[in-house]
Amino acid sequence: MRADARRNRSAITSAALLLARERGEAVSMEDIARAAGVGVGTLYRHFPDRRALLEDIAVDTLRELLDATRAEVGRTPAWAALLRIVDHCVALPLALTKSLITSEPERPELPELEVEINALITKIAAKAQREGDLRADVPPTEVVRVLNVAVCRCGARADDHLTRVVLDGLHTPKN
Amino acid sequence: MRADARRNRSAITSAALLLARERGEAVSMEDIARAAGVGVGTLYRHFPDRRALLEDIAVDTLRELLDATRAEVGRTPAWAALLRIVDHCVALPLALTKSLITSEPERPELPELEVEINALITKIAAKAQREGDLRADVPPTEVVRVLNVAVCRCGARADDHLTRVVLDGLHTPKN
Amino acid sequence: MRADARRNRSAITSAALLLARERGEAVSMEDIARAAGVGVGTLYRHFPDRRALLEDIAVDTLRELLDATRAEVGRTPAWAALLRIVDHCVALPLALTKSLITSEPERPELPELEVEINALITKIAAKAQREGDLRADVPPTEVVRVLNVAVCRCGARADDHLTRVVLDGLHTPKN
Amino acid sequence: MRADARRNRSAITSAALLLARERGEAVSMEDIARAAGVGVGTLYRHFPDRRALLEDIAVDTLRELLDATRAEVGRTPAWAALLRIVDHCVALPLALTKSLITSEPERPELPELEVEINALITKIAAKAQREGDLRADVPPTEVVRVLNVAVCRCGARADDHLTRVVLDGLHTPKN
DNA sequence: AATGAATGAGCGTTCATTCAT
DNA sequence: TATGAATGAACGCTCATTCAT
Repeated sequence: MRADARRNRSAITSAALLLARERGEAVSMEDIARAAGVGVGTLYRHFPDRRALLEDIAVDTLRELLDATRAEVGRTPAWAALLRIVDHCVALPLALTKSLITSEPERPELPELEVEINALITKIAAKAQREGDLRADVPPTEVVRVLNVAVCRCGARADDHLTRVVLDGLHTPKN
Repeated sequence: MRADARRNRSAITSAALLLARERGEAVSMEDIARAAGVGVGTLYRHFPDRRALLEDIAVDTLRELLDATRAEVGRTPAWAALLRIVDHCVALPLALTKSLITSEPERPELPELEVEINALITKIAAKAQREGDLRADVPPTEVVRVLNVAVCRCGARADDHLTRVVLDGLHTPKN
Repeated sequence: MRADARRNRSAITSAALLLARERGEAVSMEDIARAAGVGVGTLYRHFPDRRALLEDIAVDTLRELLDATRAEVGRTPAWAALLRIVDHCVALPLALTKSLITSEPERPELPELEVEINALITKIAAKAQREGDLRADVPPTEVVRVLNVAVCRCGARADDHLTRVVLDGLHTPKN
Repeated sequence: MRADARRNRSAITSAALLLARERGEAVSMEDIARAAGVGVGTLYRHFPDRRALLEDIAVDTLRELLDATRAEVGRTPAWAALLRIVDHCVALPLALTKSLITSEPERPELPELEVEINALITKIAAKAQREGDLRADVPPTEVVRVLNVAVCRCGARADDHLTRVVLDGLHTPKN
């Protein structure tokens, strides 16, 4: 792939990611192209269609989240690791990602990545339980779903009030 | 209003409510008409435009929720009242409602109803705090926001595991 | 025909005539019905379709103009008769009438009435020429066309400035 | 602008001009597109909406008429200049132009051009009066209105019989 | 006979996608 | 290869016409 082609591809991806976060799934191809500083034709050279472009963003998103999550596996305390993961999610268009996964995506990586990420988080959650920071009555697999709820509304941060309250439902306060 | 017109109007409202719950705000008038078993013209006889139809559904939704909420004011224990309200929300397209309120609706009832409902819930939450069932460190006004998070993903029920866990973040266990 | 049916029919015709004069050919059936104080169904009981209603108005209009024109035949001076006919036209939706005649009307009376009216006016014009009030170099058949031009813009009156100027092209001033 | 785009734009304008002359303001975008041999989308690439397209035609029309009128200012005899201007109007969709100007157009050029053209014609008319070819009892500003009447019915030509008769109302025959 | 609710073809417009330049 | 002009299916909406009440 030529240097300019690579530059274009990444300009498109960045623009789409930005706009998807701002305006949700309703972004138009024309707008993405303009924001990326290229013509629409260039979008279609890099991605066969709209869905492919969005799914590509979602894959990138999840890959990055997978990396961030992997980096937290094994760290102590595990509870702090979970909070850092939540913080990491803030910048990601996870609502778009969710919606794509739900509607039978073309790319198999999407559900696969989700599964992998969830498995890691489950593992970290189990560790947090062993360390006494996570309520023992919550199955670790359930923690993932709660995090989803906490994170998928826009702008969740582990240290804002709302998210704190939601997460505290999971937390075992050290007495 | 004629009998058939009333039948059609309710068919339209039901169909729109169903589709709005399934596909979000992206429902087309054509699809609603087909699902209701009427022509598009009939939609426009009953509602001046698309937005009016959706806002009407939202108003109905919130009025029903207001009634349900009013019925719970003063009941004891207040915590149980909150759980019943959440259960009531399951069948309602609150995501649509939220999205309409955010985007400067024509109908002033929409924000008004939201405010009124939130005030009542805040009141019930304060009572739950006095009764020792709700964590004292959460401002009652904040409870509303947590319930929104718990409820606006599809299919929240007070007795499913996820919602339970989220709500338990707010609950003061009787020791 | 029952008395109320006759009343309705004339209410419809009057309303349509009024609206056609105000808003041109773009009147909607709904608006005519509302202005006549009846339901649309009643329009369609009396007239098979929109075109039929408009053509009916046009026929009435031309019949009335024919009567008015007949009343002027033989009066002296013929030039004054022509001016009275022009004045009479002011209240008539002749632009609508013209446009219907042009576009292959269903009702044969329309072109027939036009021909008949034109013949009478031609006759009166010839008389005005013999009386020395109408320029001798204008074929009497041409006078009709000039009157059309003078009359078909809205609000022509024989005594307004513009029409005067136009008509004076036909007039032989008595020296 | 690309060669094909320029070709298309002019095809659209021509087609619209033709159809507007035939069917008046009631032309549909679909029909214009078909007559121009392009898709509807192409119309909307060149003009933001229907009104913009029609007003654009009207502006072009009036600009051309302004040029033609300017070319006649100062020519002698002024009466012949007026006749040439009328002849020029034949090919223009002035009825459409009139109707757009009446209904609060977006483009300010429309009323401006009309005013400018009328001023020039008034000037030429005054000259024709000084030269003794135009009746002295008609205010020059009125001449414009008579020309409008003469010209706005389709196919006015200074040398057809009808227009001749109408204009002769303004003419002072050299004895 | 009268009503007005229902119908659906058609219009103006948008936007994902294709293709000439 | 990149561009953006062209395409046309689909949407929101209107209105002449039909039909249940």
